[in-house]
Amino acid sequence: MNQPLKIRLDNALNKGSKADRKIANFMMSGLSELPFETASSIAKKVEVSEATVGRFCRSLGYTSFKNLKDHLKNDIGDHPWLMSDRLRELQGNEIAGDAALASGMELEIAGLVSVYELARTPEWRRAVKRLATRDCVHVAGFQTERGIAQYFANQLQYIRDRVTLLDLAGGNFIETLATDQDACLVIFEARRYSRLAKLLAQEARAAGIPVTLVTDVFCDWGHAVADEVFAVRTQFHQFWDSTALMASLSNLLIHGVFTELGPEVDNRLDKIARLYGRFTGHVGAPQAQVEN
Amino acid sequence: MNQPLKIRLDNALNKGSKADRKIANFMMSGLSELPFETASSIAKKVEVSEATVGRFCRSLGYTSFKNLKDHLKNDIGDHPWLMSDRLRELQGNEIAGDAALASGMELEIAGLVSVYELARTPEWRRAVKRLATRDCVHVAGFQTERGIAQYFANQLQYIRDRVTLLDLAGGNFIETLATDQDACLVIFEARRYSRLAKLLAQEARAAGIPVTLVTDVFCDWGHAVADEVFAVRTQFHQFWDSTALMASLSNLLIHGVFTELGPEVDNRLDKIARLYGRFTGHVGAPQAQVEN
DNA sequence: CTCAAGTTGAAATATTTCTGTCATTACGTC
DNA sequence: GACGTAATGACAGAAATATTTCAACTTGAG
Repeated sequence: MNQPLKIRLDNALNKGSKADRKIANFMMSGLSELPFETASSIAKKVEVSEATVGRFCRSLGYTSFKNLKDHLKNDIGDHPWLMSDRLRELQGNEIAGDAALASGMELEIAGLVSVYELARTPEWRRAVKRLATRDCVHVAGFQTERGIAQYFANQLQYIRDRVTLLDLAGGNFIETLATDQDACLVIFEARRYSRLAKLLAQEARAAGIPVTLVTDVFCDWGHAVADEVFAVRTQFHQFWDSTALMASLSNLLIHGVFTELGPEVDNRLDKIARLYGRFTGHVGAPQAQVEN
Repeated sequence: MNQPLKIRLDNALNKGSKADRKIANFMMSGLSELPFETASSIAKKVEVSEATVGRFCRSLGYTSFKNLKDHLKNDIGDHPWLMSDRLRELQGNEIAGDAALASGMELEIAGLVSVYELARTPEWRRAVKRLATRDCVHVAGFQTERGIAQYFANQLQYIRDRVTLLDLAGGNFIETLATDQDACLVIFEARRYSRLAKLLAQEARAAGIPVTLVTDVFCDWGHAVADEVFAVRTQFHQFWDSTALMASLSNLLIHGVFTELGPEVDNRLDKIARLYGRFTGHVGAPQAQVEN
């Protein structure tokens, strides 16, 4: 019941009727074109009726061709890997509320994959390089994203100097930005709190400070005022949008900067670890991971 | 007249009207999802009318949104929309660093699945119920987890009263805890900063305040001092541990509390939305999700 | 060959998506 | 502030896409 499209198609190829095999075959050979098709366009191409295409999709377990396309978007399908059993248990269990939970999880996983994809773009590399090399990094976040901003800033502070979390209560950030000529700015923002963030970005840009914006896909001004826009997905069937993936994105950024800085960072970590050991009673770098 | 979509969108970003920029921005931030959209689905998401989306496409030089999609098919060959393709690409690419990235992603996905599993345990339900019903909720987090704690607290404040983020700089939290008899406490913690968190948990327990602990899987004292322990995975082949999944866990908790509170919460959201609207210039609940 | 079961397409219907018109609103100019 | 232009959304109609119904067809067992 909850298999990836490909497996289902494979099944249909064997057990299905003539028309079913035609359709399955067509779909198999052009999975990546599928989003552009409609039930009727496929019907024409494989010379069956629209009705048959619809029926075929239903026989595969989807409610319609459109439904199939929707699943295609987030098909984490052929990865039995890590989760299959547990995931399937979640997915199979249609007790009230849990279905939404399970589909939300799929969406969030898809969103997480998107975040990792962002980490391979030229924009990402540019932002990482800048965060590693500029004299000074400002970080800002509003409302709930303030927490994420702090999370990011705190971690960045471990691996480099001169990271400041902007306090924007008053809205008087201009002077803060003006203090350093070789600064850059990272803003965490989600649509619902746009105004201040936009203002900040504009002023930073006016001051010649490059801006990296982490936001959701609904932000309608990002590309106009930021040097890089990293848009994460936020809708996971929860009662309001979740910006949790920004934290994952943060960690990936941090990791990137760490890699970029390379050995430079070691001294700093040691120093901090010593300072920090006094405070917590621990010794050693703060849980720096052993390379494996 | 024969430019790729991206260039045209960039153009629209500068020269276009407000609605045009909204649409352009949205398309920019998710080119690879575009084939799955329709004019009206986009219209809903960016909050313009369907007509405007149509007009926008025409202003870009296409005859319709559908026509735009058709061009997209050829335009961006390097944007596979199939999740599995994208995963494969990440995994197949063994350029230095990327292999680690891909395997890290798998681990993080597995970790995310674990988080969703936590949300189905009896402990989870118990914690959610408590967070919904107790008079007062304290939230605490240390070092980098302080940001996560703030993220959690901020969101919880939207849906219920009397949520406080403990400031633990001095370590004098005892009095704070003692002020209310019907309180509960949520601690975000990760191994490297254990001492204070443990102390806090102990004192809370001594004061009769139930403790919910969100930590990593290495925490060795949690079960002794907390009523519930939610352990998230943290090792994703990054140079140090990532507690990003705690943010996802936070959102799930929030969602749970919201569901538990049910209609009660609506008034509060409205009130806040109004307050908040004055601040940001927005109206309506803060991006409460429309059920679909 | 006959019948039953399953499969299919045509036509009708329902639904979704798109376009055109028009009144309203926003914006810049004077 | 008044004016004209441009932008926008609501609405309605048009087109497309999808679904249902039903009769015709195919297939295979007897």
